[in-house]
Amino acid sequence: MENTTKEKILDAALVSFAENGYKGTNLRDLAAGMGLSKSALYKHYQSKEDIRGAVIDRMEAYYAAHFGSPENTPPAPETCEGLLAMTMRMLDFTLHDEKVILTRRLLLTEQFHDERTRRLATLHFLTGTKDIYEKIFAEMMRKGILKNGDPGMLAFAYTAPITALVHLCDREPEKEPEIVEQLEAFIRHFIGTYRANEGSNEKP
Amino acid sequence: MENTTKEKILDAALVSFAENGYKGTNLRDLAAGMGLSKSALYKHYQSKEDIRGAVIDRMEAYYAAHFGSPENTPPAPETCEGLLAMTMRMLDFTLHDEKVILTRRLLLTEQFHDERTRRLATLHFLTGTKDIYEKIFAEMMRKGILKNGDPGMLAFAYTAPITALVHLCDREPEKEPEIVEQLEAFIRHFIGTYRANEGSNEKP
DNA sequence: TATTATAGTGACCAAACGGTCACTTGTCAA
DNA sequence: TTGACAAGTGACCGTTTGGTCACTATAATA
Repeated sequence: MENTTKEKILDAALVSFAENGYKGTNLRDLAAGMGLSKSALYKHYQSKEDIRGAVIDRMEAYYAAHFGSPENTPPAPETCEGLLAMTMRMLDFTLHDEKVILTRRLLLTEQFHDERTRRLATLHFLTGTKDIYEKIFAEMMRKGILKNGDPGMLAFAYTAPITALVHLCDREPEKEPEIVEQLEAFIRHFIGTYRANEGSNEKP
Repeated sequence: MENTTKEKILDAALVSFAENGYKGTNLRDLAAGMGLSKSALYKHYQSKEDIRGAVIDRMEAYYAAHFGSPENTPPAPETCEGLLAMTMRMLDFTLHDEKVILTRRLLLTEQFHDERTRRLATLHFLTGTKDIYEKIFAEMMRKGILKNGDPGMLAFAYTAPITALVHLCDREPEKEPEIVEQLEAFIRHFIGTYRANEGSNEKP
């Protein structure tokens, strides 16, 4: 995107809202942190609430652009090992991209403040990820890679523990190495449980 | 516990911290809400920070008393249907006890503020529940009710999705009926996946 | 009864905060 | 050159906030 002052303010606001909370964010420090005076903020936004709204707008737009549309669903892996690799690749991004980390933190800590944040939190932490893997699992079942079953239930059973460990990593980043091991162990366990039997490669 | 003023202050503080956040909590309103003046608070606690500390103290003590000790682990059910019943009973409490709900909310929204809250959050949302079910599952495996396997991994795969739905219920309480259905459906799916085969009732 | 400790009050303080406003600077078009 | 406009500044304002203090009331103790 453009690197306008208006956009830079949102960047700084995301950081501050995530780290200090909305109430704990001080407009003077926020502006000073980017070499501006507090009054300058009011040339671009009408109020502190207005800034919060714009931050949420951008989060919504970002999510819609990257995960919201069906064509953004990654192609289903051809093997269970491919599923492991793909998930670990997505996790590597999710666990280290600063903007994504801050977004999660903001959604977690401010989810009870307004309706839009609440909805976004559910999307990020539950339904969004689940829907993506539901499509993938449905495809993998069709291809005979996974046992047949309810792909939605499977996706939920897969993504919820992963999301829990992502949250743990946000909370205790110093334990990342062990957590990543746990993530991989869980995925292997999952694959071991739901992988299709070798003898049933026929398709109807 | 005793119903002293000192204790009542903690009750009110838990509510306010959970609903408005620590920063968003106003000592005047907090005191007025219980028919006191703000100065009275300072007869019992030295500062706002001190009140937060006492609230966390009490949460730690409560958790330790109710879930922390091994003898508090509920007895392992004799059947898979018993597991479902037991879990739904615990969930019924967890989803409706006001103090527990507020505690979760406080831990969620304030988990990045201090180390103790962080640790308590991990305990509440991840390791604590997992450890309880790990023991239960180990026992159920020994009794031949569940397939043999890693009880820790199983407990994680069981509790993480349940916790995710509990969080969803906190966030969107109006959807409780559907969420409880989802909870039950997940548990049934879990049982269907890990229940021991009928033919292998022998014990070593 | 006199004393002392505890719980509570209301006025007060200094700091911090969101927000406003008159003013300056720089840029581009007429 | 001038005029208009957008971007930015610093002083200022009213309000809110955590915290303090002198004072009162009550009840138990000596």
